[in-house]
Amino acid sequence: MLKAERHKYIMTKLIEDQKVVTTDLALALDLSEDTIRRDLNELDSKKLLEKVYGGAVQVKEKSANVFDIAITAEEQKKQIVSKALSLLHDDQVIIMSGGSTNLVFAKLIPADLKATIYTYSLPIAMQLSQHPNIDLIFIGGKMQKNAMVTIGMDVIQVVSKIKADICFIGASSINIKQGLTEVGYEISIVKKAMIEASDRVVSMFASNKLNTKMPHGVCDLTQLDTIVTELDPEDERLDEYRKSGVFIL
Amino acid sequence: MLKAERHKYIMTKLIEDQKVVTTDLALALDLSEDTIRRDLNELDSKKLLEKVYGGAVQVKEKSANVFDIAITAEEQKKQIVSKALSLLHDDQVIIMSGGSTNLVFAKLIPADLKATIYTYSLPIAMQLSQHPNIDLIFIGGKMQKNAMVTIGMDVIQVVSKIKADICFIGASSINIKQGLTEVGYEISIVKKAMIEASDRVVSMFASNKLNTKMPHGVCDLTQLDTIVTELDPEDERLDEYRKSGVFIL
DNA sequence: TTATTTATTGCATATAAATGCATTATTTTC
DNA sequence: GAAAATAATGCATTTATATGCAATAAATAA
Repeated sequence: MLKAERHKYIMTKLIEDQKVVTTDLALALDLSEDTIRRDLNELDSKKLLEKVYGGAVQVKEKSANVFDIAITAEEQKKQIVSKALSLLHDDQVIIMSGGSTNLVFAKLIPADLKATIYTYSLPIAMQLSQHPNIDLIFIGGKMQKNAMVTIGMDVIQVVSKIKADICFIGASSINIKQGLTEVGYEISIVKKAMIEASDRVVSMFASNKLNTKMPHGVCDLTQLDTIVTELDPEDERLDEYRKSGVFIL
Repeated sequence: MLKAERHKYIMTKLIEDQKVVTTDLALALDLSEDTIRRDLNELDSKKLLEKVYGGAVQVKEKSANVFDIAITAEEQKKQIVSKALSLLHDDQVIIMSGGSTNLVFAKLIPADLKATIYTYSLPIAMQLSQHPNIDLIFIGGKMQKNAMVTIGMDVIQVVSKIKADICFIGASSINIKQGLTEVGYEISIVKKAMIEASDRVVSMFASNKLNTKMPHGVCDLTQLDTIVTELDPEDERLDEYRKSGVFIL
């Protein structure tokens, strides 16, 4: 009996019974339990089933819920963005780009802050729509699906008319020479417009983004007012950035 | 019996009865209470339930998550909106208003439909952003927070320039004399613009919205092309609506 | 074809997990 | 506060798993 046949048998059996037991399969297929276990491990690593002690069960369906956004290293991001909370004041006009760091930031904005926030990120807008005192303006346009942000001329047009006190820009990559750079061209354009429209430009990111580069330039370091990472502002990895004149929080 | 099965049993039982009792489970599953306790502790540490003295109870709703939108009577809504799926065709330009019925509709749009959809509802945009073949355009503006939709002149301006094949309008209330009516003035204006912009106007709602009234008029029945409820199209409760010439699905 | 490599399988062994029991600690109830 | 119920802990036993090894089968190269 070929391995492929066995795997098929196992998967059929699994659907039938919601589970398979190693010893039963060994008996039914007249093979050693070792082989069955190896099969189960293989199927498990292909995510076709879930190996458990004594056998295997069906993979529980991935919540399939569009609305729960996974944030990697959320704790680290909380640590970063909480430093930036001091930059917020009542009556500011704020622009926020997308990105999970900014999303974490949005969650932590104090409930009593009264401000106007422009954003073009769906998750951030969802988050801020729960905020009692924020005037929230969503910048419409064509959706870029994976990032859940709007892009394109519509966005640029709106952004370029805003007179903002401060903007928070997520960063794909940053380095000394090229400054902020982005994976996508469209996003880079929008961010340029954001910077143009804001008195103060803040970028928050984890230190692993330092000294990396993406294809599309956004701005050089001199155009950034403040950067925020999880590092101590005096950390030597930030030395060169400090020299460039950007304020490090 | 595999541990995974047991855990599943326990969780099912927990949902059924709101609680589980260690001794009962031990009896039902023919295992020592020790094992049950170990199971409960394990599930507790995974935050799937809360261990208490003598057994376990359901973990209290966190629901602090902005992103899980509660949809009441989701099954009924699925039933309604699935009737309307036949109205969808490739290459249509579609406008969708907000509302949980439309959200359910968005979830059910077939993955292979190629169309352009305009919406001003955050949850609907989130949902559709998962769709591989939909060109999605979000209509920006000031957010009305509780409804998670944009409103105002910005929205009207964009909507009035769309040439749509079909629009799907959620309904607060509908009756024979006043037609569609809305709670909020702003929303009513936006819906008027949607109707103006669309060749075909569809409204989906549960039958309990029939013969009710809200302060702000949207349109009369003659402007609606199709209405969809959970009722049989021949149901007598729809008699008067049928006479008005609207198509009932 | 033959020689060589690569996969598959079963077995032996060491390790790990699960379970129940006895004992002790803790919590609840009265 | 005392009695009863429930939990936690260590330990022994059973069962399942991983791993290296050898035998065999299958695929590949020469």
